[in-house]
Amino acid sequence: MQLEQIKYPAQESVALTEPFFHMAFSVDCVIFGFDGNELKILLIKRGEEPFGGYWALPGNLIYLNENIHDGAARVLRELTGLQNVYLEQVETFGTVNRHPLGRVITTAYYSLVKIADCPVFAQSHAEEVSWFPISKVSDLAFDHLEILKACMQKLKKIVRGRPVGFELLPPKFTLSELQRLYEAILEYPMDKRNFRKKILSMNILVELEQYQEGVAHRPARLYKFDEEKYKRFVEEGFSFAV
Amino acid sequence: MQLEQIKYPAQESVALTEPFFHMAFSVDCVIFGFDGNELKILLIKRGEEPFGGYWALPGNLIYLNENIHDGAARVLRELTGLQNVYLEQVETFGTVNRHPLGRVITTAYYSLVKIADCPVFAQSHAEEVSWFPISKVSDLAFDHLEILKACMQKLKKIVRGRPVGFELLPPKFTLSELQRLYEAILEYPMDKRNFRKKILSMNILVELEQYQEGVAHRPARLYKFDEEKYKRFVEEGFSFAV
DNA sequence: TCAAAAGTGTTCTTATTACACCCATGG
DNA sequence: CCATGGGTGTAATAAGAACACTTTTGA
Repeated sequence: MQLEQIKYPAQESVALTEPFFHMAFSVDCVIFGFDGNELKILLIKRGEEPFGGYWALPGNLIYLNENIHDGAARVLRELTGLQNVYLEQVETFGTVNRHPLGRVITTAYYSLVKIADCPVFAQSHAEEVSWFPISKVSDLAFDHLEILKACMQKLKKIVRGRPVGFELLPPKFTLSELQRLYEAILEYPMDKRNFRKKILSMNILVELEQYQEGVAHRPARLYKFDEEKYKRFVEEGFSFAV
Repeated sequence: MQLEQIKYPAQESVALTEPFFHMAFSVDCVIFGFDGNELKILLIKRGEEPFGGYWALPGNLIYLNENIHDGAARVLRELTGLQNVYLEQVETFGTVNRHPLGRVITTAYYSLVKIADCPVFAQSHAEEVSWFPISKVSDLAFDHLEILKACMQKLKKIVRGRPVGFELLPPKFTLSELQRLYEAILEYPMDKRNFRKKILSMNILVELEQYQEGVAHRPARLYKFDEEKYKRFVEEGFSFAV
């Protein structure tokens, strides 16, 4: 193997085997939102080749001198305007031919956001940005459909291990909205009484003295999350320790 | 941004932004074993700079024309002689300065193996290969200690969601050995009766008409795994669906 | 006969499931 | 007055946790 010195930002020089150094690294962001009924996903329409005109996950190559996690946040911001979202790594996809132009390995990140609070706008190589119901997403650029599916599996796992909703619902919501969110994520119906019993027993909800208005049925009581307790729950997960 | 054509194996040509293409990608393997008492980890002593003489996870750069999963299997084989192990991806580590010679992003894989069945021998840039009790591992090359910790967390999660043991124990084992394995992974003691009740209720064990020999106490009955049922359990995990 | 680990059941508590009717509102 | 979704409790079952003594062997 042949060694060579190459110029490298942030470090003086490197002596690494040249043939390894013709690859790129990207991140792709799977941003889930909820509109009160359906689970949605944020996609961009690509304005560049390859896959120009295709819908895709917001993603791009990262810089040599940025951490991949920071890169994910930057790429998401540059393409969609979304910022200050909590991104969590899911999985790295590295089959040889996943990118038609060269060897590009990508790491998927996911996040949950409130659609209403997150105005998005297309920038950079994104020609459009839009929310799509996950049930209607079928064709995506690259291997992005596979990535999306992996992230949905991850989301399903997460929702079983800790409460979800703070990131996806408006500040005040009804228990039925929360239940619809769980049903949208887990893709099966739940019993109303059992769901309420369980979610209330977690002690992460605060009952408000406010009700829905203008609905053609008995108005539902509004709740909010007890932010402190919610966060503790998320951090610790359900404790399985003895 | 400046575009250029670079030579690329397996594809004709690429037009990708040059500054992105000075990085490398590696894999690191976290191989867990069990000796009947302690959880152990397979390490190599590096024979090359950087971190020459340090103990490290078996890891190396991957080739441009190999899938990362295949790369993990190859690297593990080349360094330690271990092959045909089931590798599962855990997490990708991509802070800028994690490798002193340049930008190297790495993906960690883990596996579980029977130490006795897996003769290992140092090759390539591994000067030595050896099993270490996880409790005694403290200094490792690069950020490998962080990677090891992440994989241990993953292993703890896994053991709560599906049975573990087939990959780590000899073909015939006692229930106490199995319990010691669980305790070694989860790092807390378990009640003998409750453990037995639970593991037997999974129906993945076959009671043998054989007993321990030559022990200075009442000899324990031997069990083996019902391979079919075990595999089904692993694949499906614990089903939480309604 | 002693030390060491094997083996074994019951009780209590908690979590999970299944299930049906009345209530408040807008149209 | 009707359609719509809101709101409520109980009983049965299953899972999890706590807990102590007898058995078998080799030394």
